[in-house]
Amino acid sequence: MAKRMTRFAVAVHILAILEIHKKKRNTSDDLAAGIGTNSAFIRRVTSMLGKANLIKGEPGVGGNRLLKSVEQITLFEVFQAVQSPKENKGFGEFSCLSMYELPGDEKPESVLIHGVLKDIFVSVEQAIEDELSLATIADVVTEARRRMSSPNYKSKLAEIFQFDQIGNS
Amino acid sequence: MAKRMTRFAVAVHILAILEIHKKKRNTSDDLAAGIGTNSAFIRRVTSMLGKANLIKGEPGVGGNRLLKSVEQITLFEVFQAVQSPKENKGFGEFSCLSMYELPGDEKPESVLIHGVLKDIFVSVEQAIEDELSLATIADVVTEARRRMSSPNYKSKLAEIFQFDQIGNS
DNA sequence: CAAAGATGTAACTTAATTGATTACTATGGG
DNA sequence: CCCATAGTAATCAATTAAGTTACATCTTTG
Repeated sequence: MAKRMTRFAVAVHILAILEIHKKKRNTSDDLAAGIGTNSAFIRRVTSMLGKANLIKGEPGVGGNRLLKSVEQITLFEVFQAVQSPKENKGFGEFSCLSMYELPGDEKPESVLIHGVLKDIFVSVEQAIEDELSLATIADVVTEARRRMSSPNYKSKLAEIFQFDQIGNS
Repeated sequence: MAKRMTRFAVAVHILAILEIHKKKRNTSDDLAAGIGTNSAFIRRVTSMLGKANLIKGEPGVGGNRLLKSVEQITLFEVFQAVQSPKENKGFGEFSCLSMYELPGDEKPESVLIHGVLKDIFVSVEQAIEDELSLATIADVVTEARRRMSSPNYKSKLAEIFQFDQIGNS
């Protein structure tokens, strides 16, 4: 249990499924079964995506649907949507890395190095943002479909599942 | 307590101090006092840096010294040195983001999306690696020294410490 | 040789994060 | 009305990271 920050990956998966199965209802139970988690966690993620105006859940009737076309949803938008509320440490939008906190009676050189480090962290976060802004959910779906129709799809799939392929020629 | 992953920032700070004060002994107590943590944690970090052949501690005599010139130590090397041993999830060198794990009886489409996501994570990790490979410890020290000698250094320092500057003209 | 002071390291504790679990309310269709 | 489902909150459990304590080992020094 409790692996770190799977929300982003789960969120992208959800959005891709909503596009691929846009005709279906896609309840949180459906999504949970496909991804391998529980429906309450799915609802927590869809709730965050809903607050970012990316999707809309349908209470009563059930299911979730996209509010924007997948070409317009970058992975960075998704990333931001599922961040912890106070992930802003004061020097950047979010952070995988974390700064230490100076004690308060430190030497000036400590403050200077600390400041330089904060700026480095901002640049790393910018690099992540740039990379995640390059692709959209549409790209994810397109690539998944491409792999699906690839001639060696079945053998790749078998490899992933670690089936024994000897003798299957 | 227990902020997440401050080891990298602390490691860079340590290496910068070792360069700036290369004439001093730089015991773990000295370093801990300047950074605002405890000496046991410092020793845990210096131990990791030692295993990466970046520094060498001196048992008995005390202190730590650099084994390479700071121009040759990139921030990515430092980053790798302080990673948790089994931070390799199988799809990249390290990871800030984490993949979920498929249950095993999932639909092919789940496997495909999961695979696309893994590749995206690799590209994000590559972007982080590239960004961290751009700068060395020497750059950090140089920038800190530049700020130290900057004419408005004192006012900036005061700003950081949140001193009341009104009336100080 | 013994004392002092430091590193290296291990065990344990504490704090924080995150997903899992459970439970409840509200909503809308049959 | 009844039922399935979204939305949400509270609680639990697992994991991780830093703090704390302790101790063996290694040099220098008296």
